[in-house]
Amino acid sequence: MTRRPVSNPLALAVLSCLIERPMHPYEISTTLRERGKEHSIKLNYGSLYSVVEALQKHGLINAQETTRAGRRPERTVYAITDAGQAEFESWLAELLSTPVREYTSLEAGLSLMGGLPPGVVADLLGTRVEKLRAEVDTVEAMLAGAREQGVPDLFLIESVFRIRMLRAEEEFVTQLSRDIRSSALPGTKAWGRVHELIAAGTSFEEISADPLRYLGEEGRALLPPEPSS
Amino acid sequence: MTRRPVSNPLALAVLSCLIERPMHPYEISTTLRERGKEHSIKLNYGSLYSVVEALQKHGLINAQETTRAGRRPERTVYAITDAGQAEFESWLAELLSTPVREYTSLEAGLSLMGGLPPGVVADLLGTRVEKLRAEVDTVEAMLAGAREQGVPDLFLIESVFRIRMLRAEEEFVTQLSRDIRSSALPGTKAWGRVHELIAAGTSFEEISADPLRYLGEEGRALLPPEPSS
DNA sequence: TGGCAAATACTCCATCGCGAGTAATCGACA
DNA sequence: TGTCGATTACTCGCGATGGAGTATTTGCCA
Repeated sequence: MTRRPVSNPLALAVLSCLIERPMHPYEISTTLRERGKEHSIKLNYGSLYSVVEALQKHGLINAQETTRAGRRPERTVYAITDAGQAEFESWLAELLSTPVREYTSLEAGLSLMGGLPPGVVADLLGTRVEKLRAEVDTVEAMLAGAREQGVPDLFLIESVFRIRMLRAEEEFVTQLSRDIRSSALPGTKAWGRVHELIAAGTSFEEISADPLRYLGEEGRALLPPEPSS
Repeated sequence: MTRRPVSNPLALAVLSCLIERPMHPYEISTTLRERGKEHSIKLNYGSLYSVVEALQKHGLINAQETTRAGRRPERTVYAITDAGQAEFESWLAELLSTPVREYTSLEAGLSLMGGLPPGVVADLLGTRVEKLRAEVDTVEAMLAGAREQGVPDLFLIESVFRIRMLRAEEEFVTQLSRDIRSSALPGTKAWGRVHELIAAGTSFEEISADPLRYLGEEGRALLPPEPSS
């Protein structure tokens, strides 16, 4: 089980709205959008309505009234319960205090990058750097706009954080791309040679059967790990 | 649609194994574990088998033979197809070249931190810093161990990246915690006052109905956004 | 040689997440 | 007065996800 009765962070955002006052789901969604929360918490209708239902099932919110204007679909207004308030506080505290392991797509890519030739990888990483810069610019523009409107940093802190992390990634990727191109990254020479051999028709299985022959000393890393003495 | 015929990054790892030689699913899982890929790509059996099935359905891999030793469950050996090889290369290229927006739990927490009083948040962030440091130490120990075994950085790069990102987060959180405690973060004063009022029994709805009265000039940020001239 | 833990090799299924689809209403312009 | 796009307010269903469960075999130690 996933620790929290409702695990989607959107549920936390829902609770945060209902702490202010009772609302119906659609109003919650527009409120979150207005405040820019959807940039830090994924929001889509499918999840919203199922999350609201789950919150109700667990007694964290209560349906108050269902009204209808004309023959539109009815709007059910929900209010937070004491249990919901407690869940909000303890969940938020956990989010802030406890890092969770998140698997990013770049980590996945890096861990398998040996599957493409070094020159190609260096180029791809170069492209990534450009896109990261563009993204930073976008977020910074947003941030500047909001500050100009008088929004205090308290409500913008997640964007400040986002920019910091994008910058850190950009620096790392820039450096890595350089290190691959210059072969400063240990292992790059053998990596390049493997791909040359493959391009020339040698199969991967042949190379890994006798890496020392094909790659010299650098090929030793492909051998089964030495038994620790 | 999710762009790729099979969207789970585990599928990419599966393809990377089958490029080396045909394997059965369980062997894929042990291979990935041995190489430490499970630290950068989430691996569990449920996903593994459904991903393998999906890859086969889309013609990216082929079942070769199903053997059985004794009366154990049968092992189906899969081989990669040309389409699978192509998918591997194009997917990996995309992962490396194109940042995707990933919603982290800290971003969610930061965007809602106003829901807890500033002092509490500063403490929680302090706790987080300690845990981040412990995590960095763990990953660094792993890294040092692997390097000693002669594994070149090429195969460890995702851990180097991970450490960099953890460090960047640690720096940000350290600074933020300090800025909250010192009220250097714009908005902190009003934030604290709101929570004092709530603790004293004032409802949130009263405060947001007339923020200027309760919070002075700083309360202006709670008013509906001024119409842009 | 008896027994027990670890490794092998999956299977099952309840829950979740997602985005496309729907259907009514409102505003505004011509 | 007609209509066309935007907004309001949800519904539906399929596929992914994850982790507990199962059943066999092997290794090992007493």
